Amino acid sequence: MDYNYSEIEPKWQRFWREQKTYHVENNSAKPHFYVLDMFPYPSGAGLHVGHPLGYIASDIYARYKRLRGYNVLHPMGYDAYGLPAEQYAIQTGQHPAVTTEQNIARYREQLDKLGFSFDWNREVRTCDPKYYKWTQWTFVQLFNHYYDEEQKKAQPISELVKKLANSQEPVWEGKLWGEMSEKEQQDYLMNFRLAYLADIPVNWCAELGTVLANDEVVGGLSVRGGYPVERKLMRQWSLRITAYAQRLVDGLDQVDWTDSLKEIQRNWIGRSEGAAVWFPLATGSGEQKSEGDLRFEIFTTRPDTIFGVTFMVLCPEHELIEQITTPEKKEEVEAYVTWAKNRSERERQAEVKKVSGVFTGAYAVNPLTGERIPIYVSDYVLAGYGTGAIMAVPAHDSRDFAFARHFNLPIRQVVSLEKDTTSDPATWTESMDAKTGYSVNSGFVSGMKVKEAMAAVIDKIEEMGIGHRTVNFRLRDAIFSRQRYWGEPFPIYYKNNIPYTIPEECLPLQLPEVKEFKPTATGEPPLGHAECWAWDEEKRCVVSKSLIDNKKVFPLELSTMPGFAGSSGYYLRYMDPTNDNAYFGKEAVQYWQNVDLYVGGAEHGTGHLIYARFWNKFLFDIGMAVKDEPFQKLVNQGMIQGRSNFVYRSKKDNNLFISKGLIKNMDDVTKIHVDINIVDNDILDIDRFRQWRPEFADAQFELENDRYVCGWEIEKMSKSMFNVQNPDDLVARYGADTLRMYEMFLGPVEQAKPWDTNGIEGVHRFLKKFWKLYENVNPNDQSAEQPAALKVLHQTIKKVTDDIERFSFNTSVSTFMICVNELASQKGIGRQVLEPLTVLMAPFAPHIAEELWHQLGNSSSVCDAQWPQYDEKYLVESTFKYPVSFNGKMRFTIELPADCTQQEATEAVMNHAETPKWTGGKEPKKIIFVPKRIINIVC
RNA sequence: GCGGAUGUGGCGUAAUUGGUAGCCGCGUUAGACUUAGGAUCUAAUUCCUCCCGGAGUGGGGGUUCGAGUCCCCCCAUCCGCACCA
Repeated sequence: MDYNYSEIEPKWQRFWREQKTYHVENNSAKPHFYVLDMFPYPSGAGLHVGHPLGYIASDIYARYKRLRGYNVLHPMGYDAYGLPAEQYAIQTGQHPAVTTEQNIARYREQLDKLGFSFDWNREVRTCDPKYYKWTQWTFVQLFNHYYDEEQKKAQPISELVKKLANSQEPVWEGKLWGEMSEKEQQDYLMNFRLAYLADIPVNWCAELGTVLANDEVVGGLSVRGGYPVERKLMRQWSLRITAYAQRLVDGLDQVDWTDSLKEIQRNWIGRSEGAAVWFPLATGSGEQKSEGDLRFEIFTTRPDTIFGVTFMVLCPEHELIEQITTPEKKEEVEAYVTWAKNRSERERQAEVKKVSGVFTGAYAVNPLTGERIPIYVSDYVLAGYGTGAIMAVPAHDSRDFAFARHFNLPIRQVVSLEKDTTSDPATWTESMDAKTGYSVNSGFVSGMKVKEAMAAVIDKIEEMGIGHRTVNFRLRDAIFSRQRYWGEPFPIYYKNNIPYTIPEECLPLQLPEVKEFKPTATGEPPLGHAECWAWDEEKRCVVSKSLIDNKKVFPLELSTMPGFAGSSGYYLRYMDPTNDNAYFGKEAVQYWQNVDLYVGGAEHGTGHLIYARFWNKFLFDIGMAVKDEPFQKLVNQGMIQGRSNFVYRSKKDNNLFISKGLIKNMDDVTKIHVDINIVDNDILDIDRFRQWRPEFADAQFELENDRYVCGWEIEKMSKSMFNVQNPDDLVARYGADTLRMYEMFLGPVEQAKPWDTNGIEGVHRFLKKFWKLYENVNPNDQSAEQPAALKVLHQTIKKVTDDIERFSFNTSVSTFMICVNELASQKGIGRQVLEPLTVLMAPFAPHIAEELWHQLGNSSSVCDAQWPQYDEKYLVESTFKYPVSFNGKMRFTIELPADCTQQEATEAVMNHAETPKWTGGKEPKKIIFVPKRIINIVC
């Protein structure tokens, strides 16, 4: 019987489904293990070919862990809210829920064909009200908590209110807490809530009609669609993720992620230590030197250079500008500020090198030297970082240097590589930014090393009471509102313009139906179209907008939550997906703890993986999650690129296609993308090519060796380049097991690689050979196995076990190939070899393993088998062939007992006939002997 | 600019972590079996070579009896951040 994958694969998929083979319980005497994939966004294009790579790897690991006796949680679900479904809805009028449902069905079909061991009973969908109830619930908790800097954890906002109410200190504008109005109190609390509403500069994308988070904008363009994004001040919901910045940095030390991904997160969080310093404003103009009442705060990472400050710079948004600008400079400054504010983010980023700015006419006083220093406004200082104001040290900061050169401002050296030496900065071509060397021209810190000077200056500043040590983060709060339809509604209504949360027991607040998915005529988000979208505080339910009376019926929030809302806690929900009373039950989370292994793309490094860690830390603080970090080990699968094929059409004859090897000059031909499905190993299927497009129906060919050879290139995988490889096609052609093993064989999982089906035949051939091994075995034959076969088996067990533990699946596949090649040439292979081998193969090629497992006479699933142990006794060799080198150069081999000693080896080598030839008959200086490795003769 | 990674045959890759570089697969070449082959099997396949050997893991240097692997300096490619004070 031949290896008929198309028959056995559906058969066993059905078997697993019926037997509930992958059903997982939340309790077991077995040790627990949680293997998670990043759940996909179900796009209309079907399963992305990059996805199976990670899913196969995690499936192998999950199956392996199961065979090793673990209770393995390996769930799957859908990140079902998102922009594409909504964009599609705007174009076609199709409800996003409908298209999403269709796409999910298609994804499920594709996933099922690959034989994954997901427990589908635990499926979650972010757009399911039963799921997003808990997304909304978490939002309410965030709203009702603040971050206690002393305890370094989230605390109920009621605790803060208690503290404020008991305090004898005025809270706000000289008023005690009790004297403040409800509006004043609520506005004040907004400064502390972990989910808060505030006027903040946002990334506004007019084309998408929504604001975007920082990680959703790259180079001034939206990640989705690539539309321009502008900076705009808007009233938006945000998550105070910055409160957790330090913990997000610290937590990276506890997890088993790659250094590069940890580094990406560290850079994104951007922690920098330095000092905050108050600079007083000089009063009067001209030569007067007295200090005024006004002062402003700057942040610097180089307090040691404070003696080199020659000017100050404020960002164009700085609140002090209006106050300090002198009358004669007013017009100029206003013009500059207006210009800077209207500049789009894209323009600003494109013209980073261009220096611009304006003098305010005002001066500040250097608190350490008493010097008067001019204050400028420039957009190279950003409003969102530090205090939006800097002390400029042109000698030791490249941006200040460029600014100083442009405006002809003095440059003063205060750091030198060598002690007590200086050079004239006028001769410099660039600033000296490095934090090395010694302070010079710097008063009491002169002569100190940079590090010492930093500490000394901060000490001095603190002593003078004009500043302090501080830490700044690049990370910004996460903007949480989207002016879109297809997302979780905020459980928020507005009473007197003050936001209130919907009571927890009334959740979920279901997404209403709307007539249109576009913004309303008045520019409100799509939820503005919803007729039934007001909150009745008394009846505690959603009612018609027409009932709004501002006494008991109030308007509901019109924005929805962003994509990352639903994906930030889904891994916890899998632990207990049907719980209607809690996000997830206490016992469930106590049992599973956190994700042991998370597999997914590194492109989520600054988005999902930060938000999820924040989300988890918050849930940890409020006693829900039991681990501070959600993902213990993380493996990033590499990105899959496309491999495009080309045909070459002659420019002289538009109907003639020339095989690649026959082209003399590339200028004579036009390169045309050709569908990779009609190309096999770069050989074009001519008949199918003629059918492919009407214009190629009677194409003529110049062939080499009777074949048309196509060109190829690595490009982004895209429909327009005809290089999208659909997993279903490959499953139909070779079977899921071949595809699974081939994807692993391609190279290390972590490595980015082009998708290339050349070579899949080799893996398919291997599976056919593997199948054949079982053909002549009588399952009842208990005759003794050949030692050679057992040796191969045990080598394979050892190697494959090691490889899986190291997540090195490409080498496991090679190991299987060697094993099968060797066994194929041997006689006397029976159950004793084939049974363990079947189990070894089960994680990689589950269908064929299951079939053969049953052919060997087993009635239960191979998934319930036990991972075989290797026995050292089959691996030890009685003799070992030592390579003998002479001064490091390999010369000959000598066979010695495996357990031979240095002395025995030395004697054997010295007595060997070849040795004198290389030593010239002389006594060698030294003989290096490494057991089971090498013998080296040194002369 | 800053940070991270990678560089090995025609191609994807491997190398017991400092011990015979090129396993396994693709491709290629030759042969066998076949009416046929895009099936199957066998063999060869890093490069140069006067067939004695020699060179060789991006380039150069170093440590070592011995380096793809460790150290230093370059070069190239990819990724992340980017006026972050």
